[in-house]
Amino acid sequence: MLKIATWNINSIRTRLPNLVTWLKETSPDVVLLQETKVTDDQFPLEDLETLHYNVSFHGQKSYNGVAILSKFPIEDVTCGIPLFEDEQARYIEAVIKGMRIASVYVPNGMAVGSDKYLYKLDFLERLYKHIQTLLTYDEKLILGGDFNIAPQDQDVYDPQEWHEQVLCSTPEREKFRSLVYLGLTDALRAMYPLEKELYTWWDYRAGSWQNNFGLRIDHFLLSPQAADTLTEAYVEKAVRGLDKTSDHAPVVCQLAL
DNA sequence: ATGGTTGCAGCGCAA
Repeated sequence: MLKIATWNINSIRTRLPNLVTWLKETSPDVVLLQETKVTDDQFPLEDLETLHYNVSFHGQKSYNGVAILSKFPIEDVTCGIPLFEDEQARYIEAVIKGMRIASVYVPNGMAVGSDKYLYKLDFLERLYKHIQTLLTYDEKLILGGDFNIAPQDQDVYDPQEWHEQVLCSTPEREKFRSLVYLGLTDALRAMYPLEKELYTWWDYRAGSWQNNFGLRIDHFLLSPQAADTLTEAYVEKAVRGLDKTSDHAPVVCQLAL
């Protein structure tokens, strides 16, 4: 069994004690991180190597940043989406145990129609093209991360309040759906097709956590070869309730290997 | 509540 998690940790330096505790308690084989918010020279590499993780990372100052932790060797690391010139560190891909695994931090988009929103749609288009290429390899592909998209109203605590707002607007949802239509499986939703309160992010503001005002915006997308091995998927919701925690909870997939 | 909170950088910006 292989346990793989994705988690937007919102600063790996601030969250390091939480991350270390969580790694010790849950012992995932592979972890995809987003929003590390640290340059590569300041990445807390040794703290993770002490816990017997191999680590690959792609960071920048203050914002964004992605990483992959693995108990198994990490090969063929690619930083950034190939053929996409992007100053922002939002994508890292590698091969682990013969599986191609990527950690993605899709732009938030700020507001529908803004420059950042257009950048988000462009990023999703570039991601789509790249995944299309990767799928021609017919291998186990695992794309996990913070997509900043709630795919359906079912994934939102108050669909009316969020109607056509950023994270829920039709163009972004179409981009997400186009990825799924390439033949990828939304692992968490596949396991719990009817569950309504399947959230991964709760805003720090306005008592969102206390009121369970959440959205499902962190996802695992699996190629057919990977989806065939899927045995379980879940949100580690309790992590969101800890002190000094990220506004995202980890999502975990278990694969029979 | 056109608010609210957090992280980083350094007193505004991104989320």
